[in-house]
Formats: sequence, C-alpha cells, structure tokens
Amino acid sequence: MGNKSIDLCDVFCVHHDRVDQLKQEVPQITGLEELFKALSDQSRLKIVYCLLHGELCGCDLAHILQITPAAVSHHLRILRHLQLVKSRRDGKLVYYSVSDEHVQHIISQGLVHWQEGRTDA
Amino acid sequence: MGNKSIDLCDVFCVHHDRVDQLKQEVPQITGLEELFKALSDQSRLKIVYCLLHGELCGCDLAHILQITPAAVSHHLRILRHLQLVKSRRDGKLVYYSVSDEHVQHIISQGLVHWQEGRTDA
DNA sequence: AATACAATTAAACAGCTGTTTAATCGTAGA
DNA sequence: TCTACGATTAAACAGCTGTTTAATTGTATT
Repeated sequence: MGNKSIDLCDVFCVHHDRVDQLKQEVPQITGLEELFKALSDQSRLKIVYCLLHGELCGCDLAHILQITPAAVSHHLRILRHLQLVKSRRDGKLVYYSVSDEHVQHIISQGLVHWQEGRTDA
Repeated sequence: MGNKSIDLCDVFCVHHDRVDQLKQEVPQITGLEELFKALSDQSRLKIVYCLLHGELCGCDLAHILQITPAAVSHHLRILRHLQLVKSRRDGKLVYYSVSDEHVQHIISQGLVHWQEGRTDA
C-alpha cells in the first residue's frame, strides 16, 4: 500500500467546482472506514450477529465460530475498541454484548441491501 | 489465514441451547461481510461518499482522492460488483453514481455511530 | 496454597489487499 | 486512418490481517 504523492494528468476533467469542493470536504470522513473494517471480517460479523440476540461468553463464541478462544479474544478487542461491543466479568467468565442500538441498525441496513442483491440473482 | 478444523476445549461452556441454535443460524449471513469489506477502505468509502452528492467521472475521482486512475478503476470494479455503484458511458468519459438509496442508509447509520463515538471523547 | 479453567497477550506466518507502472481497449476528433 | 485521452487490465510488490500455538493473567474451588 504505497503512499507517494502523485502528479495526476495535469488537466482537471469535467467538474472543476465540485472536485475542488469535495477535495476539501472528503477528509472529514477519514476514520469512518475503521468502523466498516471492523465488520468486514466473517468471524467478527458473526460475533456481532450472535450478540444481537443477547450476551454470550467467549467460550460460547469460540464454539459457535469454530475458532480458538485466542482468535475470539483478538476480534473482541477490535470490536470493543470501536465501541461496537462491551463486556462484563462474572466470575471466571466474561460476557460480551452489543454496545448500543446503532449496531443493530448498521447490520440491518447491510442485510437489507445484501439480501436484495441475493433475490435479484 | 489458516483454516484448519479445530477441536475446541471438549466441554461446552454455558449456554448449550443457544450455542447449538446459533451454530445452525449463523452461516446464513456468510457473505454479508463482503458488503462491509467494500466500504472498509478509505479510498472506496470516499468514492461512495462523493457519489452520494451526484455522479462523477473517473478522472474527477482520481483528482479528489489523489490516486491514479488505475487505482480508482480497481476500486470501482469492486463497488460495482457489490452493486453499490453503477456506471454509464458518455463519449470518452464514464460516469459513476450510487446504485440505490440503501447505500445512503448504510453510510448514514455508520456516520451516526462513528460521530457519536467522536463526541464522547 | 494449589489446581483448574476461561481469557488475554505475544510471536510467527500464510494469505490477502491497495497501490503503482506499463500495456491495452474504447471513443471521438483531425 | 491516425492521434489523443480516459478507462481498464495485468503484473508486481510492500504492508496488513486473521489464525494458531504457547505463555501468562485472573478468578474460583478444593
């Protein structure tokens, strides 16, 4: 993922004004991609999906996803960092749950678009 | 990203019933992660954001994002494949735009959660 | 204290991904 | 037909990511 600065074809194309404005405006959403990146992995997405139905402990999740507890822990750290998931300890177990209702909305909107694409095919 | 099948700690943890049910249910969303993966890159997310405000040609996008037209083309192929973006040719130019209103909703929900996290800090 | 077990962390590694460069395709104008 | 230029594709490569194994931490029970 190189990151040099580039001299692009010296001529602006068509929409000078909009290009200039968007060039200023677009850095405002820098960082938002992290949120979607957190949901872009099959294991993490399934974890969130499971937690939408109620809290679960790490060992349960490992069984459901058929991956090691270490991998689950790694994913949960990412999800917690993005404030998509929260945790509480109960004895030896740690229970995980979805942070707020936004998470449900994001997944729902994704499902709507995705399932529509499926039925079209 | 190894993918061996794993014998997990032979004992089920806490919620046998829910684990069994989710183990059956969770494969249904296999593939949904591709949608979020398409939005998990800064360049692609910015492309979609720009197109929410109206159609643009590839050269405009290259200028806005400061990457080569080849990179833009590569990203647009991914976005088109996920039916997030559509294209139309007009002479030498190809104009890109957002496929449907779902895309707006997905980005909006993401922004709501993301900006809330920002203001909390 | 000592043991057991879930959770976390660190290290290592294979596979994936975003970018550039260079070559090719498609369309329009001279 | 030739030229120009935007768009696309292919190849190559550096950096990132998800997984496992092994070691460590935290908590409860004996």
